[in-house]
Amino acid sequence: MAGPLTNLLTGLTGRLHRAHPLSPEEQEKVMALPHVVHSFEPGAYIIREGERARSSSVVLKGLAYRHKLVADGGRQIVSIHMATDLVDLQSVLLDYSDHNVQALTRVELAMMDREAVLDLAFREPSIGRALWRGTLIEASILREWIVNVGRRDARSRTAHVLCEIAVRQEALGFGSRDKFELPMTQEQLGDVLGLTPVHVNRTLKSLQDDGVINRSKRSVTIADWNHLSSVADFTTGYLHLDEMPNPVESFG
Amino acid sequence: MAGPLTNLLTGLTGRLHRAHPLSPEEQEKVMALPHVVHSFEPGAYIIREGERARSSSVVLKGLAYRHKLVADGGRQIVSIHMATDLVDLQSVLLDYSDHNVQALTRVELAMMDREAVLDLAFREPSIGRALWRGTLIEASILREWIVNVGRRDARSRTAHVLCEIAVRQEALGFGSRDKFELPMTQEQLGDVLGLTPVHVNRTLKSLQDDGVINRSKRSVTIADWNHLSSVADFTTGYLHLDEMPNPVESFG
DNA sequence: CGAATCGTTGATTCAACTCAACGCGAGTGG
DNA sequence: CCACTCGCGTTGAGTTGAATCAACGATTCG
Repeated sequence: MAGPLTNLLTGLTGRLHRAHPLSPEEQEKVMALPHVVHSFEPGAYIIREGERARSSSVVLKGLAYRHKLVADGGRQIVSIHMATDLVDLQSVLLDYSDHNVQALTRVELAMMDREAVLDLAFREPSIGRALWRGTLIEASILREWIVNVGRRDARSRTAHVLCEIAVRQEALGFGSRDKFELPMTQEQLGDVLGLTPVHVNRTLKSLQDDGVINRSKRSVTIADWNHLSSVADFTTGYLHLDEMPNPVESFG
Repeated sequence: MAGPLTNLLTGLTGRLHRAHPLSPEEQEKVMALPHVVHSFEPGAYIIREGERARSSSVVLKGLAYRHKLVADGGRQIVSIHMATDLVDLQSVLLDYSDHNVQALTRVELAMMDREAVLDLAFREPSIGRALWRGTLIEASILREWIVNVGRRDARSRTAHVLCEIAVRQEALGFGSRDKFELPMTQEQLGDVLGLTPVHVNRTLKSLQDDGVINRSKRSVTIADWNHLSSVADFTTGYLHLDEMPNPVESFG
């Protein structure tokens, strides 16, 4: 039961392998990273702003998000993380967290010692490249989010976030972009979008009334992808998926 | 005239040294990176979205900025770069640029071969750490910008950008945070802030009328730092300057 | 069943946008 | 040397997209 394909870090390994090809030996070394699995209930804080972080975590199951608070009590979510994402790789080289990380759903993390990750990154350049590349892609997504909240109106902005989540889930091999679970309240979506929950509601309703999406409970189906992505002004370039062509290929 | 302290990459070397201490030998290796100096007139494009980039550049003089365009013709500036900043380190590991980089003032860049940078990063782990750390700090700044455009009103948002620029210039050893040059038009500032130029004008004027800042031409003096930073909801944590204590220390 | 949380809708307000005009300084050319 | 232009900054008046305030449904859960 302890073969490589059942290792808890298989997801991370595959993710890194797609970022930069790893030899079987390198893959073994990633999977051999010492880690502890920890589970968080929805809403639980994984890291708080200002805290010292001593570990780096991969999402195994569930969703987590990062956010910052502003003076007037407002909150802005700055990223959403799904399985195989590294939620606090930055703590490998930055001592104090500049933001909060919180569980969106019940989430399971494999928490790895930051020194071990850092050592491996520089002992095995392919692994280092893969990790670094991941942080660069994350920065690219952050740039797109700035554009999204800075220069798109509520309709386009909301559509854009739906497109991104759909494509990222698909790229990770979790089904198709046409249907996905979005286990966020409209208030949380508002904190992603820089909008009030009331306006999120109206915007989603308007997209639904126009036949672009359908919602039931917390699941979204995209009725007309072309329409949605054109409303969203969405293209996949910033996700840098192009060199990650086989989302579900085996790699052992 | 070719001693280490007159090398064009001295600025970069010092910057990396402050990010992660480098031995004199390591510093020599950074300065020995092959590079060509290129100068760009204000408004000239350094990289365009979708382009393949084959080099990584350090700013030697002047200012550059990164931006993306949206469907309706709008533009969002996602970062501003000053001397010693790496403007396209991402191209070391990502093939296609996901954004544009443009000269704000006349700017001089030292353009280094991306393979040489990558090799050095993994041959000398201290240099690799310093570079990687830089990309992580950049990501932290991007997160703060998302918060800024997403959840702060025009007054606070504008004040925040002024604070950031003031502190970054000071941290790089270019004078004090109380007075600095801001060679941007109000239209460009609007593209940083996600506001129209007209509203930028009114917002700056209101800060000036309240005695918080003074402007003349393109230079800004901060009359009341405490007031400005409190309006801005600004703290320096996200810049991760704490481990960069001596902005002008010698390091050769 | 009651309580709590989340989603929905309407009425009103307000921050920022749009449209439009004018001022001002720097450069240019007759 | 002045007149003209051009880009940028400034200001006013009116509009609008999103926020606010408030109420009411729907769903889940103990």
